[in-house]
Amino acid sequence: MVVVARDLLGKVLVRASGRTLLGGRIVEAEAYRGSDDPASHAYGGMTERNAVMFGEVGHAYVYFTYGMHYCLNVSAGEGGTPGAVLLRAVEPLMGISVMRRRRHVIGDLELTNGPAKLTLAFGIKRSLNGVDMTKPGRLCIADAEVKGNRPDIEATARIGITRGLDKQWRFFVKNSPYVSKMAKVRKS
DNA sequence: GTTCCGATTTTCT
DNA sequence: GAAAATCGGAACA
Repeated sequence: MVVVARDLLGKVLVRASGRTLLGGRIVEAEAYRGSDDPASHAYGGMTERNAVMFGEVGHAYVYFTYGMHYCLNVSAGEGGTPGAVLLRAVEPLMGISVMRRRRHVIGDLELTNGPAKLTLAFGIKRSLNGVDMTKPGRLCIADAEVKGNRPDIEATARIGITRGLDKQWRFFVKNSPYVSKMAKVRKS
């Protein structure tokens, strides 16, 4: 499942809302597991919220946190074990003007360089929780035509959590300007 | 330039 | 009742 997080980098997140099509290349993601990962929502058993992590692979797990933010995951459990991959940042490809309007920022670099930013830019809300992202629909993951160049991928500890810091399950494209910048500052 | 702190609500103990 | 997979603005150097 940690491997899945790595594989998701470079793929394209596609969001179809009404007649608007939004898309972005995934440049940053984190892996979360189950009972062996204290930082995971699935740690300690299934609840109403994290049920998607225990279900089928490739479904969207959207949750609300910090009173004002959504985060988007892709369920990626294997062999009946719970798991998910948190999408932390994407590189905007389609519908950039729509994202800019939603985010109220000028620079394209800041449209989607964070888990909550990307959900806002893509108009993701809890009604999308549980949708199958392997099939075309309101929300899905498209295979990217990685033009031969294997992106330079780096792994570090995950961000914004208080437990499981020893696991280096955060992956991002090293040379992309679209990854979240608070990464190094976020420590202690 | 970096570091700190508040907002706000869903979910779990 | 407390904590949380965050962000952005304010404060300080």
